[in-house]
Amino acid sequence: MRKKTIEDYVELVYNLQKGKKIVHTNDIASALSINPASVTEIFQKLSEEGYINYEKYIGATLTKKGRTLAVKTKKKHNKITEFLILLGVDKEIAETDACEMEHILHPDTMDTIIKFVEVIKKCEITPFWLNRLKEYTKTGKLPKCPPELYQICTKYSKK
Amino acid sequence: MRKKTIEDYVELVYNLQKGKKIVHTNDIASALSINPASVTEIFQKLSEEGYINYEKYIGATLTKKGRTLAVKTKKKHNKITEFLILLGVDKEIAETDACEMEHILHPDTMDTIIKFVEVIKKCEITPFWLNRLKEYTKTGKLPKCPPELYQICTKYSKK
DNA sequence: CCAAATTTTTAGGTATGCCTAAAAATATAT
DNA sequence: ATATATTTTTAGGCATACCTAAAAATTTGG
Repeated sequence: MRKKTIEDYVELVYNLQKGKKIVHTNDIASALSINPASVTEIFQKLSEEGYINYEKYIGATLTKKGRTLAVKTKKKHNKITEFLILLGVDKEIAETDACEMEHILHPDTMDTIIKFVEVIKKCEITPFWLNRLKEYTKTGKLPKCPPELYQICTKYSKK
Repeated sequence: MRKKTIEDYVELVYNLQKGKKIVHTNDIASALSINPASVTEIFQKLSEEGYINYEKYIGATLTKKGRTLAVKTKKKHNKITEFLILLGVDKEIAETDACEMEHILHPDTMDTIIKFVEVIKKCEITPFWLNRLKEYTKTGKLPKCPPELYQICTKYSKK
């Protein structure tokens, strides 16, 4: 398994903190199937670096810095998931791949993906286009583009 | 830096082996800016697991198993790069992001990306569509879709 | 062909991220 | 209220992926 990043932990603390005030060692340990003792070490590190307020035997809460990072990370995560689902990737797989991708993508790539999703959602001809992608993914065949459509597209592309 | 995988090393050996018979410890060491001693350890591991033929003080060549993995990995790499460039990501950034993505993407996601690239390249209206994406990425504005085009698309989508 | 320079390996060290076992603190139940 | 159960921490261990220094093998130049 990939080494977990600070982002991973902060995001997890954020998710677990929903509705509760404090996240306990054990919450993280069982969420990740690791030993509570390891979480103690992680908490100590996150605390040193200013992402959480941590008190021995009590638990942890995100600092402002931690919450900011968590929210940013979650946003990336959601955008990537949405992107992959739009392309036709299965929801669950999109979710796990997004979880990996969010850590590695260059900000420019991230921006491109965000724009892509927006255009997909705004552009009127996208549904047609996506249908063709699905069709091709399923059958391996791409139906011929209606000639009148092709004509219009080339006309407008030249502008 | 992310932990390097067997795929990384095998792909690198493959690239360095181009035109030479044998890859030396030092080739890898300087390519990755790590110590030659570390490469010795890596070679020992790769050899144990059957990816390279390795002889002390001589160097390494890929086995059939190693070459197969290298080619497969390179193909993934190239497809992802192509995909990102199509979306509008800068060539260099596409390259480095692809290098990370190739290790983590689920095979289904990989397939989807491959199909996507194929459709992008085959579908006659794609250039029009991509123009709009570029336009939107640059200006933040999406020009209104010509009504006649919209009509045709919705007509054909319903089929 | 052999001495010097270069390359590669060996041996041992460091940092990290996890582990287990046991000690310490906290929570619960009668 | 205190004994018992639970949770958390401490202390020490293991594996891995890198490192450095020095030994060993190979290559090169006169």
